[in-house]
Amino acid sequence: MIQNLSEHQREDLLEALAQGGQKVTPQREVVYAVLLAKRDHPTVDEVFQRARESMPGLSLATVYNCLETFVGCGLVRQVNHERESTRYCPNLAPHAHFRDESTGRVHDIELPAHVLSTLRSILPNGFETDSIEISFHGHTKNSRTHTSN
Amino acid sequence: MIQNLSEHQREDLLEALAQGGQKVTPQREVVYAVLLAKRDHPTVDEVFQRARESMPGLSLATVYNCLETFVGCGLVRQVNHERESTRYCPNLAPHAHFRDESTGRVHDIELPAHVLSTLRSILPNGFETDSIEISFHGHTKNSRTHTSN
DNA sequence: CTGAGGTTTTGAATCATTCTAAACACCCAC
DNA sequence: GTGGGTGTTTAGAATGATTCAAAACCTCAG
Repeated sequence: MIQNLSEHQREDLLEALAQGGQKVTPQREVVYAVLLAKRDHPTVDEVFQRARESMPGLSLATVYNCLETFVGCGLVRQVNHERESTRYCPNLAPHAHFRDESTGRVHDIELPAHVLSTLRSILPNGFETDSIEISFHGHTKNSRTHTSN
Repeated sequence: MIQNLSEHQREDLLEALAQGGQKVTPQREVVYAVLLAKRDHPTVDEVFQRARESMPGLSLATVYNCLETFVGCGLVRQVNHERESTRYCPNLAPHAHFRDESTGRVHDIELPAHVLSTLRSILPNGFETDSIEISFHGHTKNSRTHTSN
């Protein structure tokens, strides 16, 4: 079962939504709480399943709506991998994604500023970037398990 | 109308397919020729349309099959962008993609070796990469138009 | 209380992609 | 050349994620 949002988290949510002239609703709180509870890059459907545990009447379309809204106000980031269902993670520092082919799990990889600027430097003149996405594919050797966000 | 493959190109095709124990077929030739003719990262459907001009009976499923085969033998690369249709480009040097949000066009960005190694260096221990995908989103200032491959 | 506007719900619709089964085509052994 | 066997192509149905449409809901301003 999903915890409620902390004061602080509800603040973030409210503030972010307010910027786009949108409100906090019970559904949005639940969906946001689900994302914060387990940062394992869930698909829409996974979010839906988890959110339903605390709010049984919730509909799938609403989950799509909420997530889209969150993405719109920069609260959450979309992760697309090949042709699979879109996954979501609560936004934090800039990071790349590592997709483990064997487990299907997605790990976040911290992205130091110098790497970002190196990347930007390879763009020819006239190319203006809004965002850069980097994803690694491979597999993890079980050295230590790595936190997935 | 699509040109036939050059000697050299047919060679490449034959060799690549042979490795997977697969044959050159008229359909595969046409699809491959389409990819080489205009390196603008066409979708399956675009490939289908173009290929049909030289081979009217060609079916969409076959285009899917051919492209999948090519990807399987490393002749061609898939480019996924957000949730849009998959696009294809004939494989060459390692490169990143730049997606112009205003035109929807995809440009290839050359990827120097040092950038690749910088990227690999940010992976924690135990992460083994097979491939890295980098995509920029943004827009292009019309300095000079840039070739799209 | 009344209405306007954004939100949620349900179910239908869309779109890319995959699957299935039947028809083909080619090659090898006889 | 004839009959299989194997891999390929075809057409159309099926799937799955996502989006759309319309009705029901809520909430807040007047």
